[in-house]
Amino acid sequence: MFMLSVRDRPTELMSLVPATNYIYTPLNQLKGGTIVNVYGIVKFFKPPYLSKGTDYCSVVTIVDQTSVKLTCLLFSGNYEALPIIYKIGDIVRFHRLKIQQYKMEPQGINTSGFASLTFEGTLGAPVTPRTSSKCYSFSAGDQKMVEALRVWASTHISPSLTLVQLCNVQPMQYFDLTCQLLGTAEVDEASFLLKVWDGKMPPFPSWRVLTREYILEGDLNQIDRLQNLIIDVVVYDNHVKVAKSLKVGSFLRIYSLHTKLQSVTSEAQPSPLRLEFHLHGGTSYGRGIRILPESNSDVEQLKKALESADLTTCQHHSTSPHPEHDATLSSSGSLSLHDVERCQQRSATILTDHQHLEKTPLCAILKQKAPQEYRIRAKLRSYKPKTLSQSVKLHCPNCSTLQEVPHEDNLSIILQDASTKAPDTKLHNTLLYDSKTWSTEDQGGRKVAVHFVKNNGLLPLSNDCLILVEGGTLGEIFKLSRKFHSVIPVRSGQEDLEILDLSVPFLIQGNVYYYGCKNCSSLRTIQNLNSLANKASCISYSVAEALGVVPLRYVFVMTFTLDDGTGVLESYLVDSDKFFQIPASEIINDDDLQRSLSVIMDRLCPPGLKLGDSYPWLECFIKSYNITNGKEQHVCYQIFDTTVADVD
DNA sequence: GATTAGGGTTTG
Repeated sequence: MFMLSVRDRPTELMSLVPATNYIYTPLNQLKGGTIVNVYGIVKFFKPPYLSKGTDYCSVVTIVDQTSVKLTCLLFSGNYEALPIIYKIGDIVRFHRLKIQQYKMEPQGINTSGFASLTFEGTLGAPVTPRTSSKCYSFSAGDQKMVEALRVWASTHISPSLTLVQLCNVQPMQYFDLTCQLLGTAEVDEASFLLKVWDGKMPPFPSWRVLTREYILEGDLNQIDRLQNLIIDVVVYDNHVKVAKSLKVGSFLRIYSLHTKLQSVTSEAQPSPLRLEFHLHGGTSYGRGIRILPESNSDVEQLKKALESADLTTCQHHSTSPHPEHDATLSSSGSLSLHDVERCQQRSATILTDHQHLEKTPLCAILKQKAPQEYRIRAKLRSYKPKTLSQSVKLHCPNCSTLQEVPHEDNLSIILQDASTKAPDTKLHNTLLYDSKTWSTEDQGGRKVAVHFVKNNGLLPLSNDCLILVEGGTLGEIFKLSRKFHSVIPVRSGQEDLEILDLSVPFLIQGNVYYYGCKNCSSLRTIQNLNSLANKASCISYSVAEALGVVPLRYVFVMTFTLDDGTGVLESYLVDSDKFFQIPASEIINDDDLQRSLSVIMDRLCPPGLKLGDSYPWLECFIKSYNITNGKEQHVCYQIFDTTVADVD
């Protein structure tokens, strides 16, 4: 008996293979000591690398519809014989995989006769196997298996966030980069330089790596012409050997590439800040490099991006958009004089994007119409408000209103009012929660009910548990919030428990009191928490969503008076956590964070000094916008994509 | 024929 006819198979690559009825074992039914065939979605993988033994090694973790994971160790003296996995989400078929026990868990390892097929995991993509096997079976059943796994993955596995294009990279990030190799150079024994691009302009110019003898392999004219689009990646240790073997022009995926802002070694700092790209030694988190074939769908996309970027660069080459970055490829390998001259007093804030944008003097900004975006460099002459309690507000992302954070005294009063009505016992002990009631002795028999929300029918441990509190005072709720993961103040309604007036928090987690917008929320009762996937360790916005609450965001709202010597401009700062790197939601109840903020503000705007040299420069990104007040229109400014710099 | 690695970021 033979397989389906050639006409029925997805590619002409198939050879005729005697049909074997392969049985695939679901991952929840694996037993140690057996040899099985399995299908699975790749959840994690290390691209093949040379082990310390004699073979290449690839570690692959898969999952199937049973939600059970299996980590497989695959060895081969032949690189090509290992599964050709390009990204998380790919689907693999393993034949003759041995299951053994390791640390009390099943583990897969290849045995003689092991063979693998790999498929794209994207719904609707052609079901074309990747394999180095000369002949292999592929039936209609396999087609169905792959399609079923794709459907399941689309609703059960969140898409991988590791594939990032250079226009979206941020400092301090690990990501997978799909790129073309344009140049290589030896740095030293333990490190090697790869010059790569993906056609997108990074938000920060790349660092330029100095090599001992600057012998660059590659097309120097092309590298010079595309320099603003090219990044320098340094690979270390075990990756050096692989990197040396790469051919300029090839398409690569570099896994778990690490970015960090260029370290500052002296007081003086060249401007602008540059981004470093490191592929550290080792294989943790799948660090490695894999060559992608031209046929790969991601490479096809990459090529389009490269072509259009190259075309644009050719057209604009005579007027380079970033003249200040141009001198860094000097043959001496040192920073250009131009850069050295631009060494400036260290900025107290830095941009988190738009590093390529030219700076604009404030006097020019003040003359221009809104809306526009600018990069500026100025000193902070003054700011308001001066007290913290005045600078933290609640902002509705839906209707954009700003409101004050309610005062504790007001919360106490509302909670006290709510506690006058006794908990309704007919609402106690449901499928969602177990209830317990306490009576106070000396407070007129006030009753407090606590409803412990179950997760999958079970009560979580207290530090993971969500509780509903009825009739409690602010003090009691505060105490409970120390012990339990989350607290929702409730009262008894007609048919179900309800959350209180939105003047009180709808959720308390540790230090943070979450409020909802009165304008935008349309409240639902407590049984709607049943829709929460994980009722233990729940997150604020999923609770908000289940209860029909539009959550308010804690923001710092401040006005900065900025001065760069050419003009003075008032700019708002509306920021939840990015600017100060302090969450506005937590600072109100945290003395340490409050002290940190004072330190930062004293650094940005030293008290008791006249505006002069001792004030630090602030690099900021600001945008202008129009505000209409009756018939009057005026321009406002707001700070964006800016953060306080680390102090060394 | 056994070994390799056994996922969970370098510190350049």
